[in-house]
Amino acid sequence: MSEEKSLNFIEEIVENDLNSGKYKTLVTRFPPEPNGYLHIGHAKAICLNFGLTQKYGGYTNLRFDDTNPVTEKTEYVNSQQEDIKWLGFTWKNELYASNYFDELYAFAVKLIEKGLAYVDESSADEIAALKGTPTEPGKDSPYRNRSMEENLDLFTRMKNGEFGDGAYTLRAKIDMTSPNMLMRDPIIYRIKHAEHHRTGNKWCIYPMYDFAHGQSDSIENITHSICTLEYVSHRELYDWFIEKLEIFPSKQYEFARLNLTSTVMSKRKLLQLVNENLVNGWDDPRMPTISGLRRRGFTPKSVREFCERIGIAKRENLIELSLLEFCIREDLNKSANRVMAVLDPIKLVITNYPEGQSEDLIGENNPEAEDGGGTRIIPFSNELWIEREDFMEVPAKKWFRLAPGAMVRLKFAYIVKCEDFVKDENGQVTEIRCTYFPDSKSGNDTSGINVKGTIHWVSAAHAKTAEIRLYDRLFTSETPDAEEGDFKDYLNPESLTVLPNAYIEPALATADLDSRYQFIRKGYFCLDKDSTAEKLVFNRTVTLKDTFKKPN
RNA sequence: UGUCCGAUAGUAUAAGGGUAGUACAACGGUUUUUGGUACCGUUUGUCUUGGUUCGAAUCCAGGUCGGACAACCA
Repeated sequence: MSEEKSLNFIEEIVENDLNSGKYKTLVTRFPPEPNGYLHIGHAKAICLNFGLTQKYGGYTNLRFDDTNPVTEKTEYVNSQQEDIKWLGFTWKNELYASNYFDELYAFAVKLIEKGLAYVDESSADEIAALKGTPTEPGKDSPYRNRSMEENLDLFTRMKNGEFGDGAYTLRAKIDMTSPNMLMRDPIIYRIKHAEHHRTGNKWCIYPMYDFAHGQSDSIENITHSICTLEYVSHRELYDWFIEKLEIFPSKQYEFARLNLTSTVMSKRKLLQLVNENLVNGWDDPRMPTISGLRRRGFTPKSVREFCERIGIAKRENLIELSLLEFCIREDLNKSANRVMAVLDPIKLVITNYPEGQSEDLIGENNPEAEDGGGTRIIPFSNELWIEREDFMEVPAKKWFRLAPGAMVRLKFAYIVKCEDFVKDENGQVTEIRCTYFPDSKSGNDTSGINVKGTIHWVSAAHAKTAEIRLYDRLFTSETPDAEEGDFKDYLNPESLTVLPNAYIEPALATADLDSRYQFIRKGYFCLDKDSTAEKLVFNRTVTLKDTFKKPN
């Protein structure tokens, strides 16, 4: 009966390392550069790193990879922390690569002393020219064989700010003919007279990624340093530095990053969407950012579930958006209270219900909850708003909704029969006239009438109005990255539809930012932060699954 | 014309020499006061050619296809 869940390849490595006694404690890290907002791809890495130590014990550090002062900001540090916390994870230590600048500097000196690094004064172009190409070996720099003393002196002066940006670099002395471009004497320190968001102006030289990441891992005794596939070729360098520096041997493992259909994930492109006002900021509900998903109404649980379901492997992948939608529906179906809202209203008048009279009906909040999720009061009267699309003047085959002579149940209320309808001079239906069956009241229906359709409604006299924002996929192409031309040419012009005057049931007036609702038959919605006391704004998180085949 | 990584239904992901399984999607049905949910069912797969073996998705070799690598970015 062992329903053993299969392990992904990283879990296998971890289990082996733990079982063999190679490590006593598992230590991982999540290492974002604070130069942008976190997105769903980062969520995959977060769930992996934190999930591993939750499962196997040990702990996970949050380490900001802040070695490039010109792109990094405290604003991003803060948002990234907020997003990780929102996802439900707690880091052991909050750390910064910039904490290690002194140690990193000492590592560089050690390398120079071992004859394994040298100061180069070639320009960027000159370095590039000698670098070779993936298919041709590179050539040694004319400055490659300086004496150790000279290297030490120059590096000290680099640190002391004697030179301008780009005048000198410190390079590891490896092999200019290596088939791995990264081993061709990579630059490990560069001069940047720039203020750092944490170290201020203390430094004017900053280590490169390859001379900071592995060393930081090592300083923190990270056992499994997990990153994405584009770092595979960095692993050789990662190991080389650890070996030459004789420091704790962290090991790097790579998995395939997440790609999602109908969106883009690269920071550069997301930044472009924000900067060019093609979306309304990093937390625009159409963005794949964690803050965007949060504002859209996704729950942390649903995002974690998604990350669990997509799996971890080494092959390039493109996950269908429908899986993400499934995960949020699955969660909200169980947790979101059902309410009624009419998005595209048309008036329905009940001719045999006394004008001016109203009654309070009882609505079950959530049929998926054990106790029905409690109940609420829903006012009913002779004039209601219903959804325009729930009426067809000439009904299609298998039409369960309203049409001349047809009967439907009004959810939580009575069965009504369409007796007549009114059109304006343009032929637009403006009003539907019905009679109701007083003995068909929900809960004590003695009418014996059976109807196929149930529709939602709001009492016109009691309704509140709200703005409702409907979101659709951001791009019309499933693979905007792969299309010809600019990815922005494939933006979906209908990714946002604003309905300024929808009608909502009065109980919704007390909605707060943490509540999630199912608008019956219309989807899952949450209150947007743009809401004010006078104007409520709701975001559609996702539609309900719709298996109804639209008649044409 | 290099080095490295990869290839299992439409999309992902298992099976680690012994029945190709699961999820999402799609399609059909039952239930239903949400055309929702739940439940049941159907369709669809091992890149290719050889080799090893009683037996290969799995091991080996060649090929094909896809991806990564020439930032003083991470």
